[in-house]
Amino acid sequence: MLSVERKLKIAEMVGKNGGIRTSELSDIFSVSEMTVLRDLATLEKQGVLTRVYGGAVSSQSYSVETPNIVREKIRTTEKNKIASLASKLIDEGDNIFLDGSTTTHALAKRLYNFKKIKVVTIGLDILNELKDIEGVEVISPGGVLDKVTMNFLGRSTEEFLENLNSDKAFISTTAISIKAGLTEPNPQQTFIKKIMLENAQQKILLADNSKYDVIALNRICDLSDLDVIITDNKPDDKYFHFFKQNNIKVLY
Amino acid sequence: MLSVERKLKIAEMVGKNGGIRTSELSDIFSVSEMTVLRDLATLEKQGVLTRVYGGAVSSQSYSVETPNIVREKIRTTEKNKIASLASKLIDEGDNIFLDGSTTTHALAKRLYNFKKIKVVTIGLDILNELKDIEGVEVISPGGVLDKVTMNFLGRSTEEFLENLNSDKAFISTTAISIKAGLTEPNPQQTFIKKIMLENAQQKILLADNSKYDVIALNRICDLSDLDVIITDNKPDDKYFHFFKQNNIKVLY
DNA sequence: TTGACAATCAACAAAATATAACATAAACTA
DNA sequence: TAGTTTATGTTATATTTTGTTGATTGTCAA
Repeated sequence: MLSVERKLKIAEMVGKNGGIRTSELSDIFSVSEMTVLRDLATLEKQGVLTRVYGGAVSSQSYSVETPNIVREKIRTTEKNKIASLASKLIDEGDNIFLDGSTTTHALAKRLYNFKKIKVVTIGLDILNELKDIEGVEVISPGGVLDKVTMNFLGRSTEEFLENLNSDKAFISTTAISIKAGLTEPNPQQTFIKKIMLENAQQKILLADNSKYDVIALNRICDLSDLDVIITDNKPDDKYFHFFKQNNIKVLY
Repeated sequence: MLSVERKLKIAEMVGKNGGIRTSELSDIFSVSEMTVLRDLATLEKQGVLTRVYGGAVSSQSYSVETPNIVREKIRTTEKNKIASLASKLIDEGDNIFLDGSTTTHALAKRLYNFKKIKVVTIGLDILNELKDIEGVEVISPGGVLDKVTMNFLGRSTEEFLENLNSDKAFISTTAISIKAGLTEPNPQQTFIKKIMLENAQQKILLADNSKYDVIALNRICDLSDLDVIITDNKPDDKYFHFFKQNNIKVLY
């Protein structure tokens, strides 16, 4: 990627998210932090953004809020770590499924450096994240908007997805258990995740450690059906061994 | 390959990609980097692209044009007047179609006082407008997001709409003429509007006075197919009489 | 307030890219 | 055919960008 392109994208990201960490940018664009710092300095001189300790915020939001609150905003979370690892699995030219969750939303934020990928997602927030990213073709299955999760759900959503195939499906879940597999409280969400997984070459689960040893009502699939699991920390031994046995790649 | 041919292709690639590296071009065309640099210098002189360290970017991507945001800001008073009139046609319990335009967006902003209506729309901006309105059930046909208009378009969008019926369709257009009827420059938009009109009990056109006596390539329908036309001012006599004759209600 | 930690900065080194000057080869012209 | 033009490649040098290191500074929690 050209350095001007990178700067442009940084400016876009800051404008959209309000603020971002230096470390995150370094990770997303695979350049050293020093380079990011230099980029930010240039952009600040141009008045595009305001630098703060740890990263940068958009010039507008800074004038209203105190620096402390802003810092809070840009703090990295487990989700960002998972999103970072997940983004490294995506190749140029890929066709990917994203279900609608805060974790996949974090992943969507890391798609700025791609030139040509297709993303199919049921999350309205994710659609909004992707709508201005040039290199991403955005496809929505549509459906009825669930105002609680801001996901499109329903029979027509499922039908749409049944007719699509993708290289990779990035799915999150609320409950993981060796016995019960992946489970979900909401049946409609379950259907969607199920279809996405079935129609993807590579089935990738995004789940932080709070999800282990929990069981919900509706079954999505067995753990052994997955190809990759991305977590924030090394999972419990029993899970780790199970994953190894079933030839599931674990990233953390 | 001829050198002019190569330059043409480089210009194309830059326009399509937004930007490209010198090294990449050298690789693609199997010429030395020096030759690429000379090509880029020529193309820059012609104003086709802008050279940057490491390659070149399209001259356009450097300019800060955002068509949708600009369009949003012109003729706002007319649009608001039309939206206000249109909102009075909606009844509690209705099921309505909204196409994706700045005028229908203005209408969407006026749906806060409804308790129970269903809205089907292809406009992402409209979806965002409606997502927090409690009394509105939001349905999206989905499809491929057109980043210029921020509308969902494509075959699947059409199929979705073909299977739906609504009480009222609110459609805008770029061109109105007695002879040519409603016309549109974009064929995909045309299909969508056509289907929305066909599947609605009441066909309502939203169009400010700038649209009259204009003809575009793709025909949506005849003027006589419409039930209601909402404008910002009383239309020209010839239109006014035509509407009366064809029993079309005119609001302004 | 201070110590621990992370982020920044400054200075330098390394890598990538651009430029200029010259050499070569092909295409064109008289 | 010889001479001229044009496009391209090569090399050496200059410039820009990026990475690395260690010193410095900012932040937070004890």
